[in-house]
Amino acid sequence: MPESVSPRAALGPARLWDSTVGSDTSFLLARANALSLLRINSTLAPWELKVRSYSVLALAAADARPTQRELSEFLQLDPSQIVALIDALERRGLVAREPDPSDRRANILVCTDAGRELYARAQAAVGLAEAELFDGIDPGVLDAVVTGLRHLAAAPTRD
Amino acid sequence: MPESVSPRAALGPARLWDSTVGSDTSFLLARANALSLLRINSTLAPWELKVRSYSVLALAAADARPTQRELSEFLQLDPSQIVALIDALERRGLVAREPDPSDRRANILVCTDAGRELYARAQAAVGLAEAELFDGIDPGVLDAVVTGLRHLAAAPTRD
DNA sequence: TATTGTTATACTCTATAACTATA
DNA sequence: TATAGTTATAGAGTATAACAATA
Repeated sequence: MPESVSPRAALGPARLWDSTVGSDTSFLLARANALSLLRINSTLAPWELKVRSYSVLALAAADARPTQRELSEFLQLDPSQIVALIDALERRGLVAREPDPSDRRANILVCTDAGRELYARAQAAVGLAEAELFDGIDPGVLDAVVTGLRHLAAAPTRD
Repeated sequence: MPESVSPRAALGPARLWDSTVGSDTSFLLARANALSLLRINSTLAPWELKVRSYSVLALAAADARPTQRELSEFLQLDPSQIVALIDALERRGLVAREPDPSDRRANILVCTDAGRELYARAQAAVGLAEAELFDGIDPGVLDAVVTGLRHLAAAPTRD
């Protein structure tokens, strides 16, 4: 985020929170996500990862063996963006493309040992950062947040 | 979103949801936000608004009388982006800059009658879209989601 | 000296279309 | 004829620094 926005004042005046926008779920979702993204991206910086590349690496490390098309659908990213993400990770020797035996057009994303090692360390840091992020939220509430978000996140996109 | 991603398949294979990423709160937050953003932006399209400009208009219409600096902090956007957002709304006669009597450097954002009218119609549509978006979520869970998001959204950014 | 709004610019992200090789 | 991956490119969004007016 911009350095011109001072950390202390980042909340903005209470007057604005009292407005309609302050209780709008979409707005809260956007703001919560922006803050979480900021935090997690800065947590991942030492490993030269961002949330996007971290997610791809995580799916590779979990041996989910996704094709690029599946990654595109799951991460809600254009296939061409997946290409760029994998290219960068592959250049660093963290993941590899494996030909799909059942469809010679498709590539399956797999993880290298180096990728697993780096992921393990990054994941630990992300876990800590998330715990900090969610610190102070009642466990029951947090549980409901996850349930609700999962419902939202899993909703079919009907354009 | 890319048209190449078919609506039906947008969930991706269940196998991927079972991975670590699928239960990661930050990931769920990002995905839920992406889907909500898509939906609300397409809802706002008839009024030539996006979530960003809609939020600015909403704060103006609520007579929150924010300065541009306050908007920047509240919306987590760079001051220069606020300039562009207000410029566009002002050109359409929906908002206006009013000099702050107590600080001649600052501008206060106010709403025109046309702005209020357009906002009222847009807000109704957004309300419907959100209701659809959150349809099927247990009211108690939704309540907790709002509480949790508000906590996250209001967290001070400590870089 | 510091802050508000502004401009300019570079950079990243996202969207789109076209192409190839397979199906 | 449709799909998986790739490439190229244009547009939107974002970050950064510098500036004039004011505090």
